[in-house]
Amino acid sequence: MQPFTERVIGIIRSIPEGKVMTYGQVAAHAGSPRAARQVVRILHAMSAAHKLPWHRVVNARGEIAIRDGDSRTQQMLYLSGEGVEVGDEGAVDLSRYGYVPGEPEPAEFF
DNA sequence: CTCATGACAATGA
DNA sequence: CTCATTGCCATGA
Repeated sequence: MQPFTERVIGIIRSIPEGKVMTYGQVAAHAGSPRAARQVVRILHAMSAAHKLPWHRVVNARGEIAIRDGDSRTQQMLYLSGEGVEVGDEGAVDLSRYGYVPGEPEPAEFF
């Protein structure tokens, strides 16, 4: 199987609850920092088959990438249900919920 | 090989 | 804000 797809799938599967990753990060960890589009494709194509938490994958700004459709609302609901604060525009705080593989949880902020 | 497709990213108007 | 453009790259026909 293509390392790319599997890699991406594995990475996405490893995203813990209450955390989100950007397409660029996933692509970078998969081996191609500029392959954010492929991440998108893979997600769309394999999310159902592989039960991927696609809702934990957002665009570079930490916002929901979907422009329109039920999926957008679903993603917001999923995230909020996992403890992620989602804004009205589907924006999350990457500095708080951004998942960085290998990095431990940051200490208390205050 | 080419061509088309993307739930993107960055930039510019 | 939206829209257009360009860059980017894997995947499938």
